[in-house]
Amino acid sequence: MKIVVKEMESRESDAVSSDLVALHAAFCTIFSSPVRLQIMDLLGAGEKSVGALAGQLKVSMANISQHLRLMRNQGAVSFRKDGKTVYYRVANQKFIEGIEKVREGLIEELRKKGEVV
Amino acid sequence: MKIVVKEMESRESDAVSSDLVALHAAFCTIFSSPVRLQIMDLLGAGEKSVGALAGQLKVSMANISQHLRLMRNQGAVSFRKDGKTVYYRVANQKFIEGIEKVREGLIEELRKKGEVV
DNA sequence: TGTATAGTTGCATGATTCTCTAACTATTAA
DNA sequence: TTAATAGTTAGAGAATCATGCAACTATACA
Repeated sequence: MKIVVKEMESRESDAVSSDLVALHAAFCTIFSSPVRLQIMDLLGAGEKSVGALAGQLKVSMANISQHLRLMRNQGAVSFRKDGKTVYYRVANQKFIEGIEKVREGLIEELRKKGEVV
Repeated sequence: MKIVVKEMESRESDAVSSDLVALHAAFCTIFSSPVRLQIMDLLGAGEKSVGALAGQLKVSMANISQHLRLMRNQGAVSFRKDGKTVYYRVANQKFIEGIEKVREGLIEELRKKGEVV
């Protein structure tokens, strides 16, 4: 099933294709877990093994692996194998840029409300 | 409870404060529903009433209202009242920019896989 | 005052998600 | 071939989420 993406010029309204919306929303569930958000942050700085992620986040390897599967299925990350070790990386740097934009906005809003130092 | 945001210069690692991560992840649940994502898209173009959103998205007003409450609680949107009508708007334009960045990345990846026209 | 309009809220229920434990596969090294 | 390491996967229970329906509030207007 192909997803049709309307270009700006050809859009009759400013609506986004509903297939794309559904996909985009499903994709964003990646960001809705603190563990996965931190995985994205860590991988944004360069590829890392599952064990390294588990160590830095103090979460069991099984749990990290489950999160990574989800992230793989959504196309957020990809990986390569080297011996026993599996290295994961972010599939597209724009995902990191998007996350950071939202975080900036969030911090701006928190500062306005005096809820941030 | 104040959330400490470390500036780049003062970060010992590249880790983000865990309070902020939790908040950020909770915030991103906003984007994980097609209805809410479309609300963000529509509001990104300018403020709209609950009824207008319900009409354009073909979703019941009660349902839109429930989603908007969540979005309000997370600080994603704010509103003003005028007579019987409540107009909602995006709280910070960076939220829209972040959403669009992620969508761009997503479309790039879909194109690579030939899953998009 | 009564009625219509715009929106909000509580509740029920089915669906999804999170995380743990335990068992499994694959690769390396002894 | 055995043991150790790195990672994946299945299953289960608790928690969270989405949505419909019905009841509610608030404002405007006749």
